[in-house]
Amino acid sequence: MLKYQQIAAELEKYIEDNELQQGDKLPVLEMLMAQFKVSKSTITKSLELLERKGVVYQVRGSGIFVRRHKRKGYISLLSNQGFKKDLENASVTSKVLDLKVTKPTEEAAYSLNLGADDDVYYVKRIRYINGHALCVEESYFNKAIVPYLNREIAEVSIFTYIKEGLGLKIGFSDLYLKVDMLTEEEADLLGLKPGDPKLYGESIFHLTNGLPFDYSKIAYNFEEAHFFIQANSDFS
Amino acid sequence: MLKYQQIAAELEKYIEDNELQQGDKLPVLEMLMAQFKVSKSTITKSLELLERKGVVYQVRGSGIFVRRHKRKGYISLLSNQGFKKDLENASVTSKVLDLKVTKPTEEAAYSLNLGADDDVYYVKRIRYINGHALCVEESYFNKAIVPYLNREIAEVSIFTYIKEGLGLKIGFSDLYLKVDMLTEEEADLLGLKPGDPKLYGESIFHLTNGLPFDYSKIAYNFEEAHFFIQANSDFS
DNA sequence: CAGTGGTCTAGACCACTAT
DNA sequence: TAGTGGTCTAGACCACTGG
Repeated sequence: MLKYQQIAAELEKYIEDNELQQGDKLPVLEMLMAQFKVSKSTITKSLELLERKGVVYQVRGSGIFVRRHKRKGYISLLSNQGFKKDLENASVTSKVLDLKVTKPTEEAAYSLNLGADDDVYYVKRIRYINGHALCVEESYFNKAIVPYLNREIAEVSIFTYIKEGLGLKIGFSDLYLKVDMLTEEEADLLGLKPGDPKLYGESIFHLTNGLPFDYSKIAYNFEEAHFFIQANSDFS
Repeated sequence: MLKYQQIAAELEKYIEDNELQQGDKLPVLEMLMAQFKVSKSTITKSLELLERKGVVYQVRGSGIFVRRHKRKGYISLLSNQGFKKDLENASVTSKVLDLKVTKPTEEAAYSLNLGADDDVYYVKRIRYINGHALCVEESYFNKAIVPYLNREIAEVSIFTYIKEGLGLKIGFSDLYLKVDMLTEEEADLLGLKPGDPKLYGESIFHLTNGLPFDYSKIAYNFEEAHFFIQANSDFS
């Protein structure tokens, strides 16, 4: 693990363990440099990471402060690795409805830069959070990148398998969101009524080298799906 | 303007002007250093900015590549400054339904760290995009920070006024999202039916010094509200 | 193994905040 | 005006990609 990641992790743990609140001040840069025995740039880089993560904010001439949002139980739309991490005390489970090797739909081929004859893994799941149906998800994985999948993996975490089992590195994702009404099938699977509202998302995940490997369509249960985003304005 | 921001802006413009596509390669770091006559760290910082913005991705050992998402007309949930910037060819207008100085509601006071007796500006608007009703927005501004507002400002852009008129610096925001059904009043204002789906968001905007100054509740027209998020996994 | 991006350092200087 | 974070440099060294 890199120094700046290590330091960021330790600072985050320190904030967590001491239950620091919004606006609480952290030690000044010089102190942190001395404490961790690294140069200023390294500390700066750690703090940038924490800033982007929404953990701290820095005020020039004043100090480094803890940032805390005020609500619990919301799923972060930025974490990019499924939503397991955000809901510490929540158990996420999955029921696999379908899993097969097939040819991509037109939209899947387009999103994954594939031809109509390339193979993909198609996975359809219901995902539960603390026993409540959270969403219905249909995923297409480029088989050239993800050569093997099974129900056991899909029941736990496909992304963990991709990272740890296959040793692939996930780089970035595009997520498209809109609101719509549940189809009959989705309503049935989620235990809701057709015509009820849903959050509908399509996402494309890429490896660090830019190759898209996963195209997914997700319909969220409107009663369970609460999201949050922490944004910074340094590039707006 | 800082060097690294300037360089980032120029690179982005270059990509735009030359209509570079997903995966197109940019000059290597050494070239960029020479071209802009700055040190490696400065170029690196520019590219980090563009990476977070979703404009490029960098692959160690390989190069710097253009990142392009595949859909147009989606509103970025990260831009943090209203949605004007994302929709280049779209005109955003507002109809002010109410604007007054008043006392905060309980939730507004909580979100803005105010007491029940502090003054806030309350603004209620319908926002249109190319003539279509996009959302109904209710905002509360801490009057101690935003001492003056009028209908003329609210019809154009409150955020532009806050930044340019008042010289305040917007730092970061928390955005909470869920899906729900339109109330009768909202449906009426948006030209939809009660019970139709809506994306419902609450946001809290902070200055760079951490003070919250705006708490807003927004109900989006489900037919018009299409969003996207570009995420990176360097902190997941 | 050559090419390319990433990390880290040490230090100069700048810009903002608070008193 | 002292304290604090931000920018920028020059350069050493590391880690990954791809022929």
